Amino acid sequence: MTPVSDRPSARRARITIREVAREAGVGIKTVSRVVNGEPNVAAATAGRVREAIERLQWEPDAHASNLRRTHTRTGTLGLLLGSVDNPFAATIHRAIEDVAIHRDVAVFASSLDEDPAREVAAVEAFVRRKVDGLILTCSAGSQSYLAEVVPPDVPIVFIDRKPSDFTADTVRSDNLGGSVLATRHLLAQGHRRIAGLFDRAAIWTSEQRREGFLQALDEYGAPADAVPVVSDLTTSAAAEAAALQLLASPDAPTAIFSAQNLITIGVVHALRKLGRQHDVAVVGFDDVELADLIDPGITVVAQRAADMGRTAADRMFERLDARGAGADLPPADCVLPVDLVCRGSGELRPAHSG
Amino acid sequence: MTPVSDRPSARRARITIREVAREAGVGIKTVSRVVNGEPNVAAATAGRVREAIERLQWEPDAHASNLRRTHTRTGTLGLLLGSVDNPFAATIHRAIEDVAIHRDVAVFASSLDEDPAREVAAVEAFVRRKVDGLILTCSAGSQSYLAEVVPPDVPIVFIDRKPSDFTADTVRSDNLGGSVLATRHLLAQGHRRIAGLFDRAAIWTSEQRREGFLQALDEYGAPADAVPVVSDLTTSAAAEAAALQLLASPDAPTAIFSAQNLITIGVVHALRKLGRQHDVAVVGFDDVELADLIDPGITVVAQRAADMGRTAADRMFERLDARGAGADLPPADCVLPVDLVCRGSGELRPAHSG
DNA sequence: TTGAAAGCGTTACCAC
DNA sequence: GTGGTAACGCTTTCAA
Repeated sequence: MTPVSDRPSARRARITIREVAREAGVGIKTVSRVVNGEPNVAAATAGRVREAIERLQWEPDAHASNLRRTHTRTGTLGLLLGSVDNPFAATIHRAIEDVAIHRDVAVFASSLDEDPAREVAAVEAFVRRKVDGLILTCSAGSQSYLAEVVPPDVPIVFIDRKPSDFTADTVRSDNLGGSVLATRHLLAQGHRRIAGLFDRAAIWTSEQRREGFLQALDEYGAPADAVPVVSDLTTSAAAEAAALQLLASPDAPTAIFSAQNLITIGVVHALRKLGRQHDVAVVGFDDVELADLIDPGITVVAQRAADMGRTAADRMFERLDARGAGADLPPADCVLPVDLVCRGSGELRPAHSG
Repeated sequence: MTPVSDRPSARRARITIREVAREAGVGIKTVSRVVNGEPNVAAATAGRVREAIERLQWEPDAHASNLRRTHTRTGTLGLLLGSVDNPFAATIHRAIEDVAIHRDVAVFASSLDEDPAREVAAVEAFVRRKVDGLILTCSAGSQSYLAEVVPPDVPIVFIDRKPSDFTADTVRSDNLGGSVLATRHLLAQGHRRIAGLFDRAAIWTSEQRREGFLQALDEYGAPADAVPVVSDLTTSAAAEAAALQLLASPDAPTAIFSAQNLITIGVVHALRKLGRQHDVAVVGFDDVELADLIDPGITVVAQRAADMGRTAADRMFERLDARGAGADLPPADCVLPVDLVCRGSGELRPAHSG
């Protein structure tokens, strides 16, 4: 780092409600009444207080307020995601932020990298910071720890994945239905030897997608031994290697269902390396950036990520509002539809069909 | 939302230091000493206190602690970005989080959408929440407001863009040099009619890139009227339209320098629509997802986004640590190199070179 | 080595 | 209408 010059003009120092009260010539409580919009303050008095506040550039200390106040919130939400730099998660993040900002609520975000230990640590860190609520994409493993770590008045909304050993609001895509859709689409093109590439089996969505895949194949009575299934593909490099191996075998698949973002990218890389991208059909789960610029375009089952974020945030505030009114809502399970987006790769027919 | 079942087992209620003290049979202050690792506590006493804490599952209230403590931090950072779902910003976000987590610091993130009013509002919201520091990608407009809005003891580190009317640490890419590099690369392929497509001129990086572009052209003595420059392209759709128009003109450019992510995507769409992607060279600023899977691969000047985030976070903590030690660092300007990544589109030669 | 009391900046309660 | 005074959960000061 290269030094450049001196610090800018000095910035504002700290100032309390007491000084504002003195400046306005009123009691401390009257200032409090004015800033909180409480009744029983003469208009003239309120005016003087507001002037004093303006003059002194005072802003109430939220932390001190919340100390005494019980039913007041900190105006913060904790968001736990696979990783903030995953495009799917980032879209969810943005949608949640857009809902939260209308409520003057700030959002903490934390990346979990599918690590259960990190999940617990992140939840604890947010609870320590007194977030009003938690929205979380849980990693593999049990969520039973939440019962002892999260105070009963802090709502939890799960997003993208259903929790284990814990019941709460959940907002997620129709992973099973989407996978059935994708697989049927390949079957409808005449494919029978379809390979399925999946993420870690312990991840809820991964399991759902695998189930949908097998279910659709079963519908068509596709022979089970003609259906290579590879699981635990956690990187696009691993997916690429798996695809290369599958395609090198004597009874190579004529189509591939890649059940996740990174896996799809690995598969496309593999096909390209072999020059077979116009030869082997691909349908991916999760949309892929610039999928329409690739040749052939990649056919995917796209999730409504922004909808998911918005819905989860709405639900969070609904619940928070309900509690404010003394009510309590029953946990809900919201399943969002997915969309089959045909771009070419999924419409390729088997080379030697018959 | 569909109701599913009852609430999970009741979660932990609130518990204070006083109850821990009673449980351990010690004074309140002794508990405080133990949790803060202060000296002068008998090992046996400390043991009993720790047991009581464990038994009661007590966690100190950070907000209450910080009320009395003056030099202690809240353990939070405010991060202001163009948008959390922009891949470049998301990479920065993740890198910052990775540094912060080692310090037990949580990160608030906020999207600005290039809106100066939103920038001010977001900074104020974070200051109100008593963040320890602010890392920000400023939008167009002046940053002079920071002097009156941010307390003098809250460090500010600018990332990606240099601020206006304000001096503080800055971490950014060599936008000018990178643009010179990109443009020279096109010139070296024999191109002379090179179009430059840019974002809003008021954005610092955009201006820098434009300057680099023109500077490189000037070096080669390229005729100024042969250099169409389009600015204020804020969406990929706008960039696509601009490219289509340029390419339809009688003296269409043989190469395009697209000075930003979304602009590059728009340009590639336009070329594809015209079927001229193997005909017109393109070099983009900012890397593009899957740029290697497109045909031809997109040549770009890539920024080291993760490095930027890490460097900014490191600098923030350096400054925070220095202040803790009573020292003060001079503001620094850190410029990170960029990398020309050749993938094909930038190596195309002009169709009728002469 | 320990703890009682004062204080941090605000809101709640209750008298004026 | 208004303003003391206690209280929030913790740290700091200081006396024991």
